[in-house]
Amino acid sequence: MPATSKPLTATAHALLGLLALRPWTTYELAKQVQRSLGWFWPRTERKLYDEPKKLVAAGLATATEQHTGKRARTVYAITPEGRAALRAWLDEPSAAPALEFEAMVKVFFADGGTLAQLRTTLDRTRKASEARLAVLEQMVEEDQSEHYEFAGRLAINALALRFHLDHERHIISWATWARAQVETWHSPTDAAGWDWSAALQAPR
Amino acid sequence: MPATSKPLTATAHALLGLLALRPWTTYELAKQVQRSLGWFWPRTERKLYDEPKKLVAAGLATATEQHTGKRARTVYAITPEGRAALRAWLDEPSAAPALEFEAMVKVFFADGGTLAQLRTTLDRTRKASEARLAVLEQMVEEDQSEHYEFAGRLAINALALRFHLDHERHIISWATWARAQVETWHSPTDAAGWDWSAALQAPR
DNA sequence: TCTCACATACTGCCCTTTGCAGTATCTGGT
DNA sequence: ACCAGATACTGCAAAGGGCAGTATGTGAGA
Repeated sequence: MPATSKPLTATAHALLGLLALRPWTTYELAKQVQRSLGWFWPRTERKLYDEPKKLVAAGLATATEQHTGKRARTVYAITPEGRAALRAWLDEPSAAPALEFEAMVKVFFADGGTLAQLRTTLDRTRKASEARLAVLEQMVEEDQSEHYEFAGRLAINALALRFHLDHERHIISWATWARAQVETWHSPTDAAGWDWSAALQAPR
Repeated sequence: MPATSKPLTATAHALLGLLALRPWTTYELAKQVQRSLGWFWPRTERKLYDEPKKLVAAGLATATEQHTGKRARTVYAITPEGRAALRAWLDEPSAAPALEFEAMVKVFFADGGTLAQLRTTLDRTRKASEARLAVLEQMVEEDQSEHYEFAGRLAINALALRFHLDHERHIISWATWARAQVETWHSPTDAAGWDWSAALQAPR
């Protein structure tokens, strides 16, 4: 086991976290990431096929080849060194949360286009967020139904889920509010006496 | 001007949006992105030196070399084609907002470590978010003071600013709430009878 | 006047990550 | 028997991040 080469990325540690729960095939890992981890650490499926190999190279996981007929698949499992690395990583300070919000870029540069475009952007933002909220609420129901695979994790799972539910609700309520504000505007640069200053005051 | 090569990225269009306001040197662009755009479209300074070159290659911007003594600098300005491209982009559907929240990964895998680690992660999250909120509130004050460079943009600026103020407030209030919840836990997997189910119900 | 910190103005390099296309095999339903 | 959809990957090009390195300009204080 190579003692130290380069510090692993947060992505590597995130996968280590999943492997700490149980062994997974890469395909399962990809599905699981999409379902849970993806809400706060989104990564493409492609990445999830490369990353575990690095964990194995670092001695933090093992890879076992299995077969379904003549189709091979790789099952990854965490090692004691992997658990130690995960535990150590939990002490590290985290990067600040980063939000990529393309629709907000379009709102911010709305003066490069029309009021109709701004309104459409806000409407689409609300609708898309409502769809994601529905998915999250489905997950709440699934947690409620007894047979959840990782019963001991229901509490910490609830902490995270709670954040994301409110996060989507916040986007929806902002988009709804903003849509109402721009209703009376004359153009993206002429808010027709709208009190933007007051809009920045009320904390709720 | 090459009619169409490849569709430009959201990053390219975001810079086009800034150039639509006025010409900028790359250095100014980098500072401005850090101040405003960076909150919802974070990009490293490095990228901002490469990207405008592509805009010039696509005929959407012009580059003018200037000199301060013997030190050169490049000033970028938008072209009519650039304004048209920006206008057209405002019609496109946007990618879903993506949140990268490393601290949440640590919360989610808290059962790989200790309760003390979980508490520390939550405390740090709250403190860091409070610091960012203070920066945003400073920006509100600056907007309030008359001499803002882009007076016509105050309204759309307020829409965006309002979102981010509440976004940080949401993180702070979540971290504070979660910290209080874990106070009575026995371990990351033993919530000592804590009602995680109820925690997922109350919409506020 | 000199100096030194800080601001301005970039480039190179390597790694991470994305997006998309391509190649197989296996399973279940009609 | 067929076929859609799930499983299980790899290759490649481009976007993006992090960090080090190289200059020059400016202003404040000694």
